[in-house]
Amino acid sequence: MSTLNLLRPPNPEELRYVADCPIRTVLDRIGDKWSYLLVLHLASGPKRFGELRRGIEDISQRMLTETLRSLQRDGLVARTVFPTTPPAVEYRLTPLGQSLLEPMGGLVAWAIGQAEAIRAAREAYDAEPR
Amino acid sequence: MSTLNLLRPPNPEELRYVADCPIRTVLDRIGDKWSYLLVLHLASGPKRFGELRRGIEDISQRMLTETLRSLQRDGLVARTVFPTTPPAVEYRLTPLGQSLLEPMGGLVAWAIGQAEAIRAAREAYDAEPR
DNA sequence: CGGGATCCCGCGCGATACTG
DNA sequence: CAGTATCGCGCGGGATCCCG
Repeated sequence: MSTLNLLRPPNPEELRYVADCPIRTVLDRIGDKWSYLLVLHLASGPKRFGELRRGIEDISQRMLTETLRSLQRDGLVARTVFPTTPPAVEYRLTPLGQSLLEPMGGLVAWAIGQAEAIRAAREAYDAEPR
Repeated sequence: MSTLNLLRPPNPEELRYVADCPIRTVLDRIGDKWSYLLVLHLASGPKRFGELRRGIEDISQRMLTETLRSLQRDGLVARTVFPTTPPAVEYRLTPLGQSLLEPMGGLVAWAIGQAEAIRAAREAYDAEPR
């Protein structure tokens, strides 16, 4: 079983898989390259497409729209179109999306706290003769 | 910038990246296909190679050794060889590895609690005409 | 038993060009 | 401004065979 394509409904086998494994669900959701970064950028308030594009710098336009779509599909992000000319589109975290910030924060804290330990472990491992 | 290859030291650009972004570090660490599953299996105590292989079922042997290696490199897993014949090798979580279980638990709890909301959001999204 | 070495395929993702 | 469409590649990872 591979990770899931977030842009289409899962087939029966994938369904069992997701039902059986909530961790896989969340990793499929934020374990990809850009989702967590988008969620984090949206944590500080609603943003427009171009703002996100400039704020994240090296994200391609294609991945930005695609990731936003999948977050929207999962109900983590809401998309609002203002029919001005030129059109303005705003993205904001839904309450569900905001609820993800707390457990994510736990991981971030762990990462910050243990970063040096991990770095040291890697250095030691790489220094060993093998 | 792509995600990191966990089996070799990062180049200078990657170093800055990792230093700047602890979340990317942790996602590179457990966001791959098998790491979190291995950590979870090892949470219940030390296991031998074959035990893990059978316990996880559809992991390939190649990915099992490779993932264990990278976890070992990061100091999350300790590998002990018993020079019997045939040799026995035991893997166990280090204290650092165990410390990851708590923040991971937060994400798992979120996933379990919000699974239905996400499922419903996807269904609604897929039902919309577009 | 616990791996290593190779081969190879799919897809995640970047680059580029075009549109309402 | 906020996308869509198409092409192409790198690499994650499965399958298979071999080894001490």
